[in-house]
Amino acid sequence: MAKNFTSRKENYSQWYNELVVKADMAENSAVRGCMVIKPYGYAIWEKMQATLDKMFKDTGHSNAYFPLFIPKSFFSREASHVEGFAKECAVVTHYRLKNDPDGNGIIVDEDAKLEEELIVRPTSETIIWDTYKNWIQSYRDLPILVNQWANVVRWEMRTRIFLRTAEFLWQEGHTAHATEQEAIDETIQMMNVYAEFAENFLAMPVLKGVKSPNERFAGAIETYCIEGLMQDGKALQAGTSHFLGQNFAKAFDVQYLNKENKLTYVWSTSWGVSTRLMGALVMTHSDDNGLVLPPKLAPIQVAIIPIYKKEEQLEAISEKLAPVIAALKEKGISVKYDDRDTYKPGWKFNEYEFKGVPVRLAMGPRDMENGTVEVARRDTLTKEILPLEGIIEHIEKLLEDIQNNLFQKALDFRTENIRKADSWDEFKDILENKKGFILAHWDGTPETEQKIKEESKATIRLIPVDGEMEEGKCIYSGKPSKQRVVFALSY
RNA sequence: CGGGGUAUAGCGUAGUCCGGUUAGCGCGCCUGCUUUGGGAGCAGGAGGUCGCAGGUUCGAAUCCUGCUACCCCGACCA
Repeated sequence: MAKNFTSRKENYSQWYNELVVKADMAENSAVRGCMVIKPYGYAIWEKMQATLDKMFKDTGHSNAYFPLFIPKSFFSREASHVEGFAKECAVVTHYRLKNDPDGNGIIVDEDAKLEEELIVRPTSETIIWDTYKNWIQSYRDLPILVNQWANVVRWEMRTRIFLRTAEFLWQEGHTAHATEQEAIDETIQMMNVYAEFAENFLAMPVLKGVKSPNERFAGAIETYCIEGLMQDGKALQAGTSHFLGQNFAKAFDVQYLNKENKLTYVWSTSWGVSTRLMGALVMTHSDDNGLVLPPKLAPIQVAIIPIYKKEEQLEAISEKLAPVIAALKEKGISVKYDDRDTYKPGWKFNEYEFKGVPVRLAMGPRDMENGTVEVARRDTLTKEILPLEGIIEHIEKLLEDIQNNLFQKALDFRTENIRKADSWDEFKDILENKKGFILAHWDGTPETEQKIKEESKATIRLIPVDGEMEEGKCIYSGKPSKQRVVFALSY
């Protein structure tokens, strides 16, 4: 059991905050609302990036980079877009500092006021569409399938490390298409890419669907999303993919000549996931002993700890393990052989356990005598002594098992926490006592959605896309409804 | 932006009400010896402009005034 570590039951959000810091993933910085992602946490993010990047490339996308700064005037071009982001924009107004003539250190030079103020990007649609305008003249220029890895800034009132920070890292895909259907297909394809990534790599089961108008991205016609369920029963939006229609094409006058020589507005999409996925990862699998990482995203998949008293013993163990380490690396498994003599074995056990390393091997004098090794798995916290012979195959299989087990556990948890509610009382009772996802009928109006949010704090997380149709009555207004939607308390 | 709170060593804190030795303790850090199969033990040691700026006083971490930063609760949000 970890020392000085809050349990989930005691205080879930404190557990989360402590875990992120103590597992060496990230910490709060000197800048309000901004985090420092530490090497261990960043290594996890790099694995996510590498995997997603490959998935994007495999679906025909290329990376590019657009400016951090966006001229203020660009923002006002798309009305609902500016409305959605205006309240949380950082603005650059000056470009020079000077020494204070009164000797109070350095101050902003008022003479260096920018002609036009610059917005630090909260998202890049506007600068990108202003640029695409010059790239697109003919149907031969389409589609444009571009992604960028970048940082963005949203000046949030209240921040939480990884889940909501003033600055965060993400990728944003921005595509342009000749036809509406092609853009819709792209939007859905990317939602599916995100879902596949979430389930196969994060080992986090997700629901897929579309957002209600209230929750839709500012400037989108339709927002598709994936939603995960955290261990405290709250939902987390883990990725969004937007069908933007011709909104930005019209706002930035992006037209192309089609085969019939007619000027036509292009159709567009945008889609993104962020460092918020790091928070999703923590809250899906981790336990009261610390972080639990799915093998596919673990920077260290196998930690190996020698147990010895004398230098000769260490040498003998190292020699015995050298071929094992080489063979594991040969298989593409990331291994850390921790032969530091500045920490004791017990300390190392706790260290790797807290940092979520999926598999731990230990070899000491007894194993040397018996030709065995101790194998411990993080997900179940179980240990077994196994013969060294055949250990590579065993570990390979074990990593797969752990990956699958984590997904299955998370899936079982979610299955247990999806409930139907057929009345307002039942709905409120579930929210108060159990939380989780609630399937309920809704009359389809923003007014009702707003009322439900005000009275219960729950929001519509998504409207299932291929969900079964079922006639029913809205739990709040009693008006007719054709389909259940998914409600939850959310991050 | 409203309401509440906090600021003392890298981290966590005692002391503040009621001013008075060298600001104490735990973790961590450094040195040495003994240890090493689940966060070792003992001994010694380093580390503080008590958030900042004024004021009261013989004397301020402690009292007064102003400022700043951060945390929690709300409204806003990936």
